[in-house]
Amino acid sequence: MSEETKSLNFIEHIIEEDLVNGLSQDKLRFRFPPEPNGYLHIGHTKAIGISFGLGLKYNAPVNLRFDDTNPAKEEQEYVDAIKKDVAWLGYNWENELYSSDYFQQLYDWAVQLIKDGKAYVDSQSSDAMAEQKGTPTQPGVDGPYRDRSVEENLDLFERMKSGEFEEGEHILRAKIDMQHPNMLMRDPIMYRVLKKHHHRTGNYWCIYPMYDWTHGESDYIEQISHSLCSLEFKPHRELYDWFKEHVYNYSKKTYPMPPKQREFARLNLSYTIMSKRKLLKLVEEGVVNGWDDPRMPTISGLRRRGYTPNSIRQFIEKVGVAKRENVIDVALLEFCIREDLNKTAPRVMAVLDPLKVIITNYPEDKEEWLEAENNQEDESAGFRKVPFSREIYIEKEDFKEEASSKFFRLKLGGEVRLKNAYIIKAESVVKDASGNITEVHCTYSEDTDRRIKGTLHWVSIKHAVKAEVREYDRLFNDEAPDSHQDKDFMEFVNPNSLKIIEAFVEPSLLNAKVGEQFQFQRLGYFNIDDDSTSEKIVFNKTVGLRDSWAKQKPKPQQQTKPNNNQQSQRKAIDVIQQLGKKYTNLPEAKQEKAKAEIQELAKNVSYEELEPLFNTAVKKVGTRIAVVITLGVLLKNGQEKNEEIEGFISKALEDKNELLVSEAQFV
RNA sequence: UGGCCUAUGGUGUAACUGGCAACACGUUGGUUUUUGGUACCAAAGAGUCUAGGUUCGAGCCCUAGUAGGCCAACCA
Repeated sequence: MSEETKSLNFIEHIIEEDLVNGLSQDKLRFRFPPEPNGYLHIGHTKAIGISFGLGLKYNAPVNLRFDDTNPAKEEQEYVDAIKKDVAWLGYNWENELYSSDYFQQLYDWAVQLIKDGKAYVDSQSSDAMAEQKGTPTQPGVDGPYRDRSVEENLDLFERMKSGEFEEGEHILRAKIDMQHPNMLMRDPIMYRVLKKHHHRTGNYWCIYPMYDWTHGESDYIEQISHSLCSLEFKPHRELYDWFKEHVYNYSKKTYPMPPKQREFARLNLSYTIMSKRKLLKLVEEGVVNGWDDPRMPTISGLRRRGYTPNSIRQFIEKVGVAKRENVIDVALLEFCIREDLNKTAPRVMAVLDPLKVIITNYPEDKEEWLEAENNQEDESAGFRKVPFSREIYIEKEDFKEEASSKFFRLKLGGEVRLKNAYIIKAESVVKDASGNITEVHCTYSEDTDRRIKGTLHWVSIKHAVKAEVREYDRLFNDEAPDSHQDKDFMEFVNPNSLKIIEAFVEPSLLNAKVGEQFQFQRLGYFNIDDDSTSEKIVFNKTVGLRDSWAKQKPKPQQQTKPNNNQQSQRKAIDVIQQLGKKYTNLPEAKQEKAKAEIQELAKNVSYEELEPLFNTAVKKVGTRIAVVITLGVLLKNGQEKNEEIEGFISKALEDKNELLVSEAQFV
């Protein structure tokens, strides 16, 4: 029982502190409050993971509450999709709830606020109200209806409710402070007239409550202890608390616990976007084939792509929770799905880019069913049979006529192991008129116990099953496509994000069902898409295997160039600073070397460049040493001592660090 | 003419009451391997945005800057 003392995130710290301060653990209660107006994406998963994760950690209930206060945008379809996604992720909610369940209670409280002079009916146009509201930098002014009598307000509000007025004629506002520095406190709207059919309350209501009024009080009614949301709601907290405190006075007996809102930074993923509006645009413009297109960062898209609930939950745990803007490397998500599938996905063989291999010494009519291990990571996975015959396909890139010894694959005269089968040797090639290799002729050997460096996957041509493979690349070519002020995110759409391949797979896959996941050996993880039919199997590539061979080639070109550029562009003084930074950590021999380097670089440094560094923080001893060394060179080359130099040297001589002192003594 | 939030390796997150800046991904090298996968081992990479201050000692406390983000829907 290694009780790992895992470090807590800031929300867990807050909860722990509340617990220490007397909050009973059985009072802990959380909620996930989506608006049913669209599909959930990976960003929502963070919010889901935080609240449901806390529920699991503290054994506390978590409600799924639909924030359905805007009948113009919300639909049952989205409710169903959201429930499906949350359940698929593996979370169990305590209660399925709706803000609309609280409309009556909310209304009653609103009436009480009116009676207490804390809310009033405004009857201006939205333009007029917007004008009075001011701007973030300018205070607002009071509107003409702000001091209506309680009786008039009550009457108007009652008539708003009963449908006497049209949309836009009247609204109910909280009476707070039009000059408040927080714009949300400038008499926020609580109710508007909306003569729309609501997916749950039908046509009963002609007025609907706004988010700020509804959300906090829904938390309160459900006695949520910690109401967690993303950072952009931070300014709302002040209003959340205002409403909460007033309503608490009316209902503290029924609802004793006022909830606490806390905010965390939302998730951003590199090479994709997270805005519902922009995701919708991709769907509408046909850039992708719907919300569940495997390239989409939606939960439904990831599910179709082959991501598992477990992998996504792992991912959310790894990204952590904090309050600063972040962009998570999509490589982390890929790591999580590989880690999961590595343990669970059966291995099979498939060739995506075939090259015909004829094994000349293998009898023409012979076929063998060889035993293959399904998953070496999972002993219970067992074995299956794969057919072998004289003619097989291998991957085109697994053969070269000539190659260096670093190429572990098949080359003329070379040997390679066929996974689960024999060792073959390439004897000759057949080419077409334009010189492309069309066949490789090999001989095989049944002695398979020898040590052979390379192992290839293959499929027997005679037994191969044709399948469609959809290979995906990132949807955008830019790391943060919607973070450019001057460019629209659509400019970064990757035109080659989908590649459709006609592949050959081993016959055992004929029995596979939609959704099943496999590792195509040496290639990656693939799952069977919903589009599969009895005639045609369609695979999605979930993610490739890590490929340290593919990495080797482009590297030398890509790396040397920028390096050269950097070095030629970098100023000597910058390099000196960097060397200085590490100076004190170096062993003596290397210090000598670094010192020589600094002295060399110092020849190209002007006094003007050096002087600012005299102010280097005392604790950055290494940098100061480098500065002393550089200064020594400048002095030797004719720089005259001045006040600044004297001051710097004498300060160095007084330092605790012996190295610095001894260097300073030289100059 | 504002208010609020944030700042730690390339990325993300830690560091309890102030005490050797840690973990994960990524990168590089190695061992094992019938997947150039996995597993395992190792390395490089941060004086914690800047400048002051308090302290024996500051990523953490104080002051002043700088940079980035959020706030003007009858949306949530």
